[in-house]
Amino acid sequence: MATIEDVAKLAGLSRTTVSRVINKHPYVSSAKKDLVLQAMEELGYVPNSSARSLRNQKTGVIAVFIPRVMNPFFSQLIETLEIAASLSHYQLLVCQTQYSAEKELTYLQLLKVKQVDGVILASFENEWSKIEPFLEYGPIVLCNEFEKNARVPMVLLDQAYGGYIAAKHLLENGHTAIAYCCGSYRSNVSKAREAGFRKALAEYGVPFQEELAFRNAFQVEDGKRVFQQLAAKAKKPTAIFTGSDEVAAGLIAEAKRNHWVVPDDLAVIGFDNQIITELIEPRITTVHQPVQDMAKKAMDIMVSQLASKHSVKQEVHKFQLELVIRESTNKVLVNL
Amino acid sequence: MATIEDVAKLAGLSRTTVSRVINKHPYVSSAKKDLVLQAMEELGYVPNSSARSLRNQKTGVIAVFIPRVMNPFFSQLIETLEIAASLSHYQLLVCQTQYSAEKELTYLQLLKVKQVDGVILASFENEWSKIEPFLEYGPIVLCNEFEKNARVPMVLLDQAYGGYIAAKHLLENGHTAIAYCCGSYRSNVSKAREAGFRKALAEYGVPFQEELAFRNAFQVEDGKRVFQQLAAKAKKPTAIFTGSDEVAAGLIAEAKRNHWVVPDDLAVIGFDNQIITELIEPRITTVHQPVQDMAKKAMDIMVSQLASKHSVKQEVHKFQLELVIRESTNKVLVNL
DNA sequence: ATGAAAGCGCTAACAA
DNA sequence: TTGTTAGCGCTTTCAT
Repeated sequence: MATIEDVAKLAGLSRTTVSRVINKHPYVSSAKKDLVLQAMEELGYVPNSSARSLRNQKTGVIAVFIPRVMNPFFSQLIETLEIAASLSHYQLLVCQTQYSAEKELTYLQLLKVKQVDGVILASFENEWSKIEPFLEYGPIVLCNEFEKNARVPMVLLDQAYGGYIAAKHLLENGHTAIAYCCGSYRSNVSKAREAGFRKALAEYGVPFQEELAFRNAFQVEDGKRVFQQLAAKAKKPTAIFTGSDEVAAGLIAEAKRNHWVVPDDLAVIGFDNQIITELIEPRITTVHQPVQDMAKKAMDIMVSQLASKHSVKQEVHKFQLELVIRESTNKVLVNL
Repeated sequence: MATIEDVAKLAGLSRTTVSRVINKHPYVSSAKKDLVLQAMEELGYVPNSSARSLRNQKTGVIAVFIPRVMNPFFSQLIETLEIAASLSHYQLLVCQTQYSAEKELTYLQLLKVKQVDGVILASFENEWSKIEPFLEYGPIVLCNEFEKNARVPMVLLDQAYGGYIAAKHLLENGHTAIAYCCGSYRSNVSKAREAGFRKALAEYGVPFQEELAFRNAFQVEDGKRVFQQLAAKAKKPTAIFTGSDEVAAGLIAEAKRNHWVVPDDLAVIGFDNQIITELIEPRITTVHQPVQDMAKKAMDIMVSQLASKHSVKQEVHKFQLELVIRESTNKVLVNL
């Protein structure tokens, strides 16, 4: 593998000049520049990445933490983040924490050992106080997460509003026995969403029924499980708010298998407006999240933090959600 | 940020000794070792990743090339690869080529500049002759791809068999006008699958009808489009083989919107046994692919190539596919 | 406009 | 068992 030294020799110039050409510095006569370019070409030279990283104290790599890739919400996030990173000439390192606080801490070492320049946290399991110290080693941006105490930029979706409009929609349709279902128990995303949900209920004088609350539902399978639990209740709800389209889809599938009619026997509302909401029957009412906008913004912020070593401060960017009404909550058939 | 030098000073020892402790070399008295450990602890020292990479000529990072993350097949691949990489203490860099040969070549530079130790190609767009030269810079493993001329390990699914059993299933159900639908036109995956498909047809004396062949169908939207094209034909098929569950799902959705009954008016078979196949109605007959096994094997091979600088040679690992029969091809209702 | 030389942080050959 | 020292390949002062 050719080094900068080899190029310099071949061109009959110094390493410095070659380096100047590589980095497009001024003050290189075009004659010498051509000489260098030619030598580089001839040797098939490319600058060694580790050497540059060591010298420049930066790697050009950004890590993103997610629980797992196989969750349409996070896949979409990753996809958009990778494209955005690439446009700014960064590489994206994907770290799956698998909802494990320990794994998260291990991955955070990447920042400390300077294997990555910054970290985008699209979920976190540890107390913020455990994460905070890593800020010393590089920027951290929260994406789809909120933490009151964190003096870092955070981009997020207005989950409280999402919970609110979803609940309100069910309430407007006359439901008073509404089940609630969410994913990660103690994430701030869940908490905000639940707060919005409760707020709408309160406005309609409908109580939140803890016995109709299901936690830790993430996937299709969980949706099926939730249906079984719900069907076993003495006092059954007439509607259910789920925190995810996958859960809603699983729930509806199971409901149909048990000869329940959605939405007549049970109205179901999802979250995230994934493609699946338009494929199953009835199509799922859901809340659209501008995931791509959020991802782009997060990468934007990360890249500019990396460019200008500005002071770290709290900074909140909120994106708005939108209700998408379909047949899983609506008896009127909109089909075709 | 503390360096090895700082640790050495604090411990009153040499950098070498500290390095030995870091790398768990023998010949360090436990007294000195404790001294070093204590100094490291006190300074919160961690070895700098770029420096090690430069010195050791390896980064601990493996790149994986896929067209895009938001495709359940590739999400699953990425998820499994990342877990496997992590277990072997490697990081995974995700590169989305977006079906662009040019992007692919750009990303391949990662190997040349030594930003990654190896590349797992889970799809490729360029002629192999364009990729081959990069082998000089690090190992390449094909995953879910086949290339006759490539002197590299490849792990793959028996696509020919997959096409064969799918077609055979339709033929056994009495279909003779069978449409064919695939994704990437010229990938070897597609070619093998089509070959298997054609073989089954030939065995039943049924001709392959080029006017019922649809290429470049990847997503739900494409499935919808294919339905429209198909419905416009004068001679309509009674069954269709699609190269993906998403396409099948889109096709079925569109068929239903147009009041076609699946499978009576049109039998549909998917590919990959994604979760969606069990959620829509009718549930989709499909071909199960052991993606996780394949991904693990690919990472296994990559890691061992990286460990032992063995000679690069061709090496094929094939995984078997399996037909999963559901209602989209079968009039008998298996439901419940 | 160009070059000499120091040094980013680490490891390993060699010496002791 | 421990230390000295020479780089890994690059960028950047500082001189010229």
